[in-house]
Amino acid sequence: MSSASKALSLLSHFSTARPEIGLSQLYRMAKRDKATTYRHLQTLETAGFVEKNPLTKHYRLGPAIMQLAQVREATVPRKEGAKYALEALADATGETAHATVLSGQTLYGLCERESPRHGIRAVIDLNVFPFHATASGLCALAFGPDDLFEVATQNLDGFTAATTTNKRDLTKLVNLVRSQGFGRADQCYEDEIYGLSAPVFDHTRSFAGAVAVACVASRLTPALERTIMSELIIASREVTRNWGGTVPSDIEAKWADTVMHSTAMESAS
Amino acid sequence: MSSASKALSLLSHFSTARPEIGLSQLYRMAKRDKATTYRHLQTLETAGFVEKNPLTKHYRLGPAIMQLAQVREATVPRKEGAKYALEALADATGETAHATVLSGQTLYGLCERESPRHGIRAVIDLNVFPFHATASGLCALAFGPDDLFEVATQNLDGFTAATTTNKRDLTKLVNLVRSQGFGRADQCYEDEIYGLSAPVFDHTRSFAGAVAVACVASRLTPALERTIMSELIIASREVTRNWGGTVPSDIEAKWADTVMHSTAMESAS
DNA sequence: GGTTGTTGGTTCATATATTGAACCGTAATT
DNA sequence: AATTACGGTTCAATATATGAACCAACAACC
Repeated sequence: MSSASKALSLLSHFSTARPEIGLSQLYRMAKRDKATTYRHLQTLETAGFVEKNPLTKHYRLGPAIMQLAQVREATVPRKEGAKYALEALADATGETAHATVLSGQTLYGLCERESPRHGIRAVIDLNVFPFHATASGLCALAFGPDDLFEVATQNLDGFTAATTTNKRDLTKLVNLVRSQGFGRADQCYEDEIYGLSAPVFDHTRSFAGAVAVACVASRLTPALERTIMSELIIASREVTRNWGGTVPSDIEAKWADTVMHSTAMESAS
Repeated sequence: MSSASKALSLLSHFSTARPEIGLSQLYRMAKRDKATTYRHLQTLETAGFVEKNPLTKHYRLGPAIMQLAQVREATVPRKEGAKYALEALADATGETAHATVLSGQTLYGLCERESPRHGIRAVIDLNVFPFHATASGLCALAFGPDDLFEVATQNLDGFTAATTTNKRDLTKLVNLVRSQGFGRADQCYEDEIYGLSAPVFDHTRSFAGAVAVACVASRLTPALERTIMSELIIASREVTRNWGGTVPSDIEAKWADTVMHSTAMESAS
């Protein structure tokens, strides 16, 4: 591991839940030497990636990130392209909607939107989405590059009782996702959270990320699930279009199949 | 220079004007070895700070920046706190308004707002503001920590014929800014651009950045200058308040003085 | 169709920059 | 007054970064 990547990885310990971190807390969190951590923080500070709260001497993310974000957003306006679709998705389903982007072999959270309908909501506090335990991650495995499966199996952490932690079951699950066109994670990452996702494609015609709805499991009804699926289709189409891609026709076909099937089940019951 | 900072500094070569850069172009721009640059890019890529355009194999800023920006914005919502004030400033003056933030010993551009009133406008395409040649920079020297003056004199580049390039003149200029409460840069950084700025303070009661108006020099009249100054006062008060600070009373006094003086001059003429 | 000049990417011996245990001074807690 | 935690510093040991030279692939050109 290069020293640069060690320094950079320090940044990932900051979150909205933990916006300011002291030197000692950070080197323990990062499981690294204190002196090294200190030097890395200094490097990051001179580069403007972190700054020190002059009162507490704790560190927080710095302003250089904001400029880079401006440039990134101007270059690849993915966030902008997902924003409105997510709003519509959250409003229509009454649950929390979010989008993820695949870069290299990592699936990142891009943005989220909570629905104001219910007092109890799912809150997405994830930077990197595990492939095997989230709806979006399963979408990536199903529709993204093949080498992701290997990456995913490197680290099959069991987050809840329902998490798939062996290769064989994961293969089955991915195949199911592939056949349905939707990723599904029933309390696999967090108890009480049921995730449903659809893939998003970019201008290279390949998998670029996912849109997803994380709903409170106890609130899920077959009717809500149908609503979520059809809204996910709409959202995926829109975001895909905004990212310069088109939804492959085989995916569209699978969606149609899955939704029709689910509707038939419902009316039969 | 640490290897981490070398890697990070690669990021600063990306801009809205140059959003995608190939390996060879980049190592030449950064004046570094090709192999080193390549490895740094790989490091940045695995960290999600850059990504490769799969078509051109050129690099562009990556999605990790967007998440960090989200966290930063949630932590220190300076951009949000400046946004509306800048809009008002641009609308009231009919010129381009922008805000800068000081972090460590560097003055960064935070955001800008162009006024739609005129076809010809000043465009701020700066990431880092030189202290000696911009209105915001002079504000930082005048009201920020004393050690900035030393940093500023390390690099007294002459951008235009009017740029102050020696210590003695810069001292005089800074003193003038200090006595007036406004930074002023008459075509010091770019020809035809006249900058006027006011300091902004944060919760530690110290200088945190500046709000500024960059106007087309040929359009400047004494009346417009008066308008800009009084609008800058309003903007500085609002942004300072949003950043958790209060404008020191001595600055307020200087502003009152300067504006009154300028009004007297005008009515006398 | 071969020559030339790009490009992105790779190699390996060299040497330089990174590392971490132990250290210090300060400021709260007990 | 002793203890514990904090941010920050030191220096010998060594792991890590470096860059000249090298590919293969592509494009322009005569």
